[in-house]
Amino acid sequence: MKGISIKDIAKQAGVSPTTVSFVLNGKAREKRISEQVSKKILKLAAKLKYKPNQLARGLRTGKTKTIGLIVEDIANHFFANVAKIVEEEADKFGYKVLYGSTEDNLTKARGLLEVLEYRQVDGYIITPTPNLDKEIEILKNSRKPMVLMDRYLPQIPTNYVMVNNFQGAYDAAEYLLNLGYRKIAYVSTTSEQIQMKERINGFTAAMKAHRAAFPRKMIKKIPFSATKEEAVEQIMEFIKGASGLDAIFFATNYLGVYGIESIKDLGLKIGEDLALISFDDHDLFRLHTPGITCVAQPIHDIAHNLVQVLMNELNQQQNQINQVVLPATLIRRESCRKRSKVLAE
Amino acid sequence: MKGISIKDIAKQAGVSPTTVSFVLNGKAREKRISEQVSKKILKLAAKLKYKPNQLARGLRTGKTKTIGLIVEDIANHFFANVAKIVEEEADKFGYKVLYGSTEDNLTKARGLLEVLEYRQVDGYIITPTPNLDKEIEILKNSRKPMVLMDRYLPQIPTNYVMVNNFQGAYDAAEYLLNLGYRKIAYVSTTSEQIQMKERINGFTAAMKAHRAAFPRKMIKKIPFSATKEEAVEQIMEFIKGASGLDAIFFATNYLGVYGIESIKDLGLKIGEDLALISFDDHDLFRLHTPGITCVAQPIHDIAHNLVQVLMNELNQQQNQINQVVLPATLIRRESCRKRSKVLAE
DNA sequence: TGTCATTGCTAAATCGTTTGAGCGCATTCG
DNA sequence: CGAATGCGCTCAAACGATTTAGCAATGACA
Repeated sequence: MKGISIKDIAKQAGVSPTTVSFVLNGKAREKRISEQVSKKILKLAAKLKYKPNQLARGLRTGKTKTIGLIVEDIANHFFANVAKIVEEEADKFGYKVLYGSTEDNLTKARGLLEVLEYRQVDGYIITPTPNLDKEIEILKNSRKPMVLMDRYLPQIPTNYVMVNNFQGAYDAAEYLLNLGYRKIAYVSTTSEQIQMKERINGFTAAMKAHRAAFPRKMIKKIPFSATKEEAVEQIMEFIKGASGLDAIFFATNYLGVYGIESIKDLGLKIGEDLALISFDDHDLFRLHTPGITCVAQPIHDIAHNLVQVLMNELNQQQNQINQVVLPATLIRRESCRKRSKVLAE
Repeated sequence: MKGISIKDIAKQAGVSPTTVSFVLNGKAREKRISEQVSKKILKLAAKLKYKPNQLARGLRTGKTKTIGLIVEDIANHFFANVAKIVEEEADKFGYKVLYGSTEDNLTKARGLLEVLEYRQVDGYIITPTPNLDKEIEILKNSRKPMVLMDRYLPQIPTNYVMVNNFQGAYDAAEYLLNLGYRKIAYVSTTSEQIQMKERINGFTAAMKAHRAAFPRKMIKKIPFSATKEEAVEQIMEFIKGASGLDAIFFATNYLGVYGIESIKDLGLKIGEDLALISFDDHDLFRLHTPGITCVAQPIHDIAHNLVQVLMNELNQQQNQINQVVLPATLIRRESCRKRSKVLAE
């Protein structure tokens, strides 16, 4: 019924458990175990389908070969895709993934960290919530392998892997300007998190570089807590109030989705009456008619790098900090067009 | 640096580790530990922030408080959402979740099962791939707590939690007929899996019950391996070839998505020229204009029941089999309308 | 012949927890 | 008074692996 252990192999092979352990861990040479004995053990192990008990091994070695993945919401397109690749990549190194969603809620994040510690995960991939600084600091000081994703904490130097938010937003703004749009609005959340700051900074920088007007009133912030209906309502009001608006940038994909709805509800045509561009790709953007132009995150690269950085930390005790910033890609679809009229003016 | 153990508490409290263990496991009464000692230990544990080492505990008890979740694709909307709720529900019982995606690939599924066994998970939630029968049988015979999702293996009586595919498809067909549609097509995959069979059976049953014509040529199967472009192309050809078609049912959400594209590419208007209804909800269906009518799975209920059934198995050795079939819900949107013209004929 | 190195393996401790058996003492019963 | 019972706790084994220290046998060498 229960699994076979190293002892069973030892008994059948007529050697000690120690010898079996050495052979099975590839230390036969090093530990001077004879070829004959080695082969016999290997054969037996294969025959009996021996699987080392990870608990026992972990207890002794202090390693569980498990990493904790803390995301904002595993049901979200971006995080779900990252989770998938992270699992695949971790698997290549023999690691398994325990996951959890914070909902961007500090208390939930703390709970997850506690449980993961409790479970002795070897390393962490964390999407920090606001005010998680203290916990991250503790983790860092206890030298736990860790890498942040999607955002980082400016006060604490840590490993992280992120998209280049500044560049992504910069490119979007520049793209709109090159197409001839002039009255451009920026819709964001009230969140003060670093990735949001960098997006607006990038956007502003592009506007400035092109000497385009970008007054405060062209920036609209929607509270994170707003329901879909409230958000759509607020965006509609904003658009109505902004006379002459010809393009609008949404700082996250869910805002972009609300934006689509708002513009439709106003009876305006996306791409004709009003250009739309959003940060983050989304199924909907791809399949919508017209397609929605967006700034896409390199999901595969992000996940790949997350695991890579974590494995570096796990395998050597290098104290070097890895901060990977990956380029965002502008995906051109039909929601932004060349404004020949304006250019001709 | 390393965590504090039961021994540390014992030492500080001046008692044996055994006593500490009893108290911390709530067996103080049962094991006749005095109030004083109990309190002292509890206080110390709290003060030292003692966290039992799950590895050691697991090694001793044979329980890891971990469940394995095998889905088809964690990045898929349906599975990602199930994964989220499963995590939340499992957490309530003190369980953590290890996940993996099969891509509906037998070899990958086998690999996942092996790794999860290796990791001594206490129970399994499995989305079986085709031909996984043998492995499921083995798991069942070894009395591992297990529950299948999304589909089941008709040859092997096991626990499962599923949506009522028959009823969902039946309702969809009936709805279309009631709206006045008559020439209705069914687009599915070539997959022979049970959930697909039940959908077409339900659909066919409704057509028969209403004495509606439903010839073979109104059924189109798209190979699972087809790329998006190939699938769209095939669907377009099919629609062009089916003269007088007035409604079309897609048996999965990704087919529905392809369907939207196909219909658009043909220059037809969804809901006006051709009604569309799909199995499974999708962000896109909700946000599309017109909204796409669909048969939605009760994701929350499914996940909740999965965990519930698994916990039953884990906590008692009842041999009773739990097979939960949950109702699908028809979500009416604008892609199907009342066909007054036809009704007036 | 005695010393020393090498070879090929093993004994036993260890990781942190749980748990069945049991110990010493005080009280109660016959 | 001796035996039985209850109380409050402890001993030590066990889970299954890893790892340090070391042992017996053999051969080389002076």
